[in-house]
Amino acid sequence: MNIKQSISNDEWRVKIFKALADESRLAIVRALHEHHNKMAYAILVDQLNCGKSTASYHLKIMQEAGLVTTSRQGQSKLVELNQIVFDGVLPGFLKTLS
Amino acid sequence: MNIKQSISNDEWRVKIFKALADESRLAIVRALHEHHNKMAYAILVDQLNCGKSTASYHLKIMQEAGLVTTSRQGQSKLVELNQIVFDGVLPGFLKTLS
DNA sequence: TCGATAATTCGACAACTTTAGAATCATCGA
DNA sequence: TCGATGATTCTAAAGTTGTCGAATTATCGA
Repeated sequence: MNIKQSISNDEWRVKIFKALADESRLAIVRALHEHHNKMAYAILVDQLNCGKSTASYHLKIMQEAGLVTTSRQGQSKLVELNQIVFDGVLPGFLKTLS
Repeated sequence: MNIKQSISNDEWRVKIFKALADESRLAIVRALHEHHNKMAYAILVDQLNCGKSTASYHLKIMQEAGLVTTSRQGQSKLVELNQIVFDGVLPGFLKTLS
């Protein structure tokens, strides 16, 4: 699970900043933050203005940066904001989003 | 001078995150932070591992995001980190860099 | 097992980013 | 004014990103 393994801190920071450098992905962060860090995948995707393959791509980028985690819940999926990562790399950022 | 004028907060955040999503530009932020937010342009560029036109490009990106400002000092230039922007958009981030 | 629903992967393409060298512009000191 | 030094702009190539539709995979309930 540890994204940081085997890449430098700055490589990881670059990955995180790339993941946040897109309006759709910022919308994902904001939506999750407003929903206490957890949302059903389908509901989250519905709020985005893009095709489902695009949404899947965005979630993957964020997952690879360690910003969100996902887990299966029966036939659907749960997406969670990884607040620990935000607090470690961008302390206070989530509060500025509201 | 106000970068925020006429673009949404999220557009501005995207610009800032794009500006930070590059190892050379993170190096610029770190160097400036370690030098009390001010450095001579030429000295800063010497620390980067890239051609001078590339360095100029990177500085321009950061300037357009509002992360640094520059001013002429005779024949050379002074680059300053805009700590107010960091404190507003990414409070606490600079501390995590050290 | 089938069909329905949920989500990912693939292939393609346009748009954008990064990079460097060459040419240019700006400022200073002699 | 000239030459030197410092910094930017231009051009072009190479690489990366975001997007979509179609095909695929996964899971559930009947």
